[in-house]
This record gives sequence, structure tokens and C-alpha cells, in this order.
Amino acid sequence: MTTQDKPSAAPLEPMVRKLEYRQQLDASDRSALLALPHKVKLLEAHDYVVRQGDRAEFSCVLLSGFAVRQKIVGNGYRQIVAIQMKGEIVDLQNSLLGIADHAVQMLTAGKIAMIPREEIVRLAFERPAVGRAMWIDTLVDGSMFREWVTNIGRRDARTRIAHLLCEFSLRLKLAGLGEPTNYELPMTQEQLADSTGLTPVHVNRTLKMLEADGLIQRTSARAITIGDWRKLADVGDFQSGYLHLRPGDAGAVHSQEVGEFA
Amino acid sequence: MTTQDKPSAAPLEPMVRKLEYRQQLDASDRSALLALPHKVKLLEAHDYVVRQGDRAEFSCVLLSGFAVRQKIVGNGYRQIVAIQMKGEIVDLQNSLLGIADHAVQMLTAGKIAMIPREEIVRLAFERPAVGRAMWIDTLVDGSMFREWVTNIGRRDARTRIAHLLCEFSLRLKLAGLGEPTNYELPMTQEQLADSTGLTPVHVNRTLKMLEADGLIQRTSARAITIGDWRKLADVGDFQSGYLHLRPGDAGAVHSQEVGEFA
DNA sequence: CGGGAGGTTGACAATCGTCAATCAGAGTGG
DNA sequence: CCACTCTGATTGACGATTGTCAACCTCCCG
Repeated sequence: MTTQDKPSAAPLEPMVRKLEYRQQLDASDRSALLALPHKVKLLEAHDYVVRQGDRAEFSCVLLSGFAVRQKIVGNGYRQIVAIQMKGEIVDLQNSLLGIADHAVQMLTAGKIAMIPREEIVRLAFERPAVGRAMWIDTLVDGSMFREWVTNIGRRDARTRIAHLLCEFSLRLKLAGLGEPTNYELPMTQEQLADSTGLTPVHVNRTLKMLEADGLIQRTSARAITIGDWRKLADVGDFQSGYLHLRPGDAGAVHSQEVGEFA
Repeated sequence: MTTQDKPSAAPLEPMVRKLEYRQQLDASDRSALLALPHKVKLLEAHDYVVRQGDRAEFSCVLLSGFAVRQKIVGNGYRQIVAIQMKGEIVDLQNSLLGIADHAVQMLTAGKIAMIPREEIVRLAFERPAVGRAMWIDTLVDGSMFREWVTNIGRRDARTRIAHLLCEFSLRLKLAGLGEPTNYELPMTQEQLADSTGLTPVHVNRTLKMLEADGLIQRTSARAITIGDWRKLADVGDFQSGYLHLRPGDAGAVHSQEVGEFA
């Protein structure tokens, strides 16, 4: 219980924290961001933040809880293309593109802030540092999508899932939401399946195998404990470069977790 | 032979054309873009434009030819995450992110322009329309990655390949590089496999099946003719929304090819 | 004419999906 | 407190899409 939602004096604070992770902001940038007009909304699990095809009037920031971005294909299957956590601007693209090419749905209950799209854009162009921070955010997003394409396209089930567990581990820690070696998965095995291009049954089997191999422990179905982070990262072919973390954070879990580009 | 490379008086012209597709630029924006300092380089097929792990000094624009963005996974397999054509800024992300999280390799011989990264960034922040155009470009990129995640994660081989063929069709046409129903694939079946998360053998079989079903004809191995575009789009579960085309262009191939969001 | 890259094909293997049953845990009403 | 219910997790049997291996073919080019 060390980390709690702030008393909501500054609801948009998680967004500011996220934005200034990679791009320095000065005090006036920060207060301009915090002063953005917005409506806070409480959502339940499964509620939609954005529906595919929506014409966007707002950009939404996730203040607490978890959400996914997803697309539905012709035969009704779903693909989750990203998992969002606290502080992340969940549909920045809508601010400039207009029509949502995918849906955003809550994974758990949570709070979102809805910011009128023109306010976001205005601020981005009035304040170079803010604009730069948002652009960088967009680019890192892109990098993560590329890694997901790769994960799904060229890794087997075991590797895919180990990879996802490692990504979670680092991102949760970064968002201040848990220990990197011991966290609670905010999603069902079906949702894991939709994130990895597998079926729920196969996800189940793969998780059990990872557990049988001693790579993870699960006290409950969702509680993941990583015994040897480095070993899991090896199995998951996980290199954190695509997250574009700051130098210090890449190696925060285990001292060796650093760039390993060829 | 109606469309040829310009006499190189304005080498960056394809980039300008691409950028102003979705965001209006005025004459001064255009000339500022064309005046960007750059070096033009001729590359052969298989040459690398950027290598994974490179610290980027330049952003590269593809002036002619085709290139792919790709990642290599632990067991040596390759995943192609995007295919780039004329006018596209191939590594805009490097301008802001610094370390390349993936490689860019030429598919065919072609010309690239290398622009110092700080010049690109400077212009983006000096000229709102230019900045906006680039940001939109980044966002559309993201949208395409999401579609690829979905394509690879939740569609079968037949659907995946049909989808890719449709994407090609529209994009080639848009870049002024061919008829949408009759074009030359700039890639081998192995490269198609690396783009779709399949094996070359299976790509081959699937192409033959598409041909046997009368959905495509192939006069040579690479020359694709689409008999009924609409039918192929159906098979490929292809809806052009994710490309964020201008209203007119979405339906340019066949009158029905318009938004079909639920 | 020879070499090489890429395309094609068949036989076989295996990862992963489907189907369906059962189990476990949380919440609910009586 | 206890049936009841619902969602999600687990398991087994079986099937199929896709991968692997290896051979051969075809075209292009020096």
C-alpha cells in the first residue's frame, strides 16, 4: 500500500510523469499539462474507452487500472495489439487521425481522463518540449508494435509468453505498480492468448510448462513470481532495447539486462 | 513509363509529396523541406540503410526502390515489420529516439537521401505544418503496425497473404508505382514469408492456392494480377481504414472499397 | 555453358487449435 | 452457512494448419 492514487488534486499527474520520463519538461510545461481541461470518468472492466470507427473528440489518459487496444478480424477473433497502464495516453493517434482504427477497452476497473483533442494538439505545438515528449511517446509506441509483430510472427508459444511476462515485469515496475519479479497479471489467459496470437488452451499449457521448468511460480492463477529474471529473459528472447528505457532502468532488474544488439 | 524519377533538381520531392498527402503544406513549407541538407546515396539490393543498434545521425528518405524494416530474433529468424516505398521517411523514429531498434534493408536497388537528424527535428518544430505532417506520418505508421500484428496474430495463411497483396495494391497505386490490379511484387517468397510470419514453402503453396481459386493470376512469379479486387479484399479481410487514406482514395480501386467499421 | 538464386513439390513431423468435460474460486441470495 | 451460478482455469483426446527436409526445376546472367 505504499503507492496510492494521489488525492486527485492533480489528476493528470500520471500522464506528466510518463511524458517527462524521456523528455525533460520545465515547471511551466508541467503546469500547462496539468491544467489541460478534462473530464475524469470511472470505468468498469470491459467498458469501452474508444470503439473502432469512432470519430474522436477526446484523447484519453489512463489514470488508474489497465486497458487494451484491440482489433477484431472478420471471423470474429480478437487481437490485442497493446496493453496500457497508468499514465499512458491511450489514443493520442486519434487526436490527429480522426477515425479510430482500433478499439480501447478496460481490462480492469479504472479511471480515465478525457481531454479535448484540439487542446492536446494546441499544447503540443505551443510548447516544443511537450510536443517533443508526445512525439517521442508515439515513436516508442511504434517500437513496441514492431516488437509485437516480431514476437507473434517469429517466436514460438513458449518464447512469446516469456517475452510478454518480461515486458510486463519491466513496465509495471516503471509505472510503479509492482515488483518486477513478483506481480499480478491484470489479464485472463484468454486475454493473454489474444495478445500473443495463441488460444487460451495453449496459453494455459505454456504457462504450466514455464512453471514446471521453474522459470515462474504462480501462487494463484494470476500472481507471477519470476525466480531468475535473467533466465526468463533468455527463454523469452527478451531485450529491452525496444522499450527505449533510460540507461539506468534497462538494467534495473538484473545487472546484466542491458543492450545486446549485434 | 509515364512516371519517372525527376531530373533530380529536387531530390526530396517524393518526401514532400508523401507528407502533404494528409496535411496541407504551403509553398514555404515545401521549399523548406526541399532545402533540407542531405546526401543522396545509391544502394544495391540487400544493402543496409540502418543496422539494429546504430546510433542514428541521419534520417533516411527512400527516393526510389523498396526497403524493409526488420528485426532478427534469437534463433536467427527474421521478421519484416514494414515495407517502405518511394517518398517514405524510413527511420523518422531515429531522429528522436537515438538508437535503432530495428534494421532497414534495401529490397531492390534504389536511392536514399540522408538528412541530418537535427535538421529534421528543427524543421518540425519551426514549421507547425511540417511538424504536424511528420507526426501524422508517425501515427499512420503505428496504425499499420497494429494491423500487421493483427494480420499475423489472428488470420490464417491464406487471409494473411491476400491481405498483404491488397495492401500492396493500394500503396503502390498511391505512390504512383503501378496499377492496383496489376503490379510487380518487389519481393521474393522468402521475404513475403518473413512479412507474414510464415515459411517460404507455405507462402508458395498459399499463392498457388490463391491462383487456383482465381483470385490472382501470376504471369511470372512476381507479377500479380488481381481479377476481382473486391473478392480478394474479402478473402484477405482487408479494410483500408488502417491506412488512413483520404476519402477519395479508399474507394479508388473499386467503388465499394470504403469504410466498413461496425 | 555453368552457376546461383529463387520457385515448386512431395513426404512427413509437430506445434498449435478445437472440442468438450471438469475443476476451482468469487460473488449472491436465501 | 450453504446451495447456486458464473467466469476463468485446467486437462485430455484428437485434428489440422503450418513447418521441416530435401529434391528438383527454371530462369537469369556472366
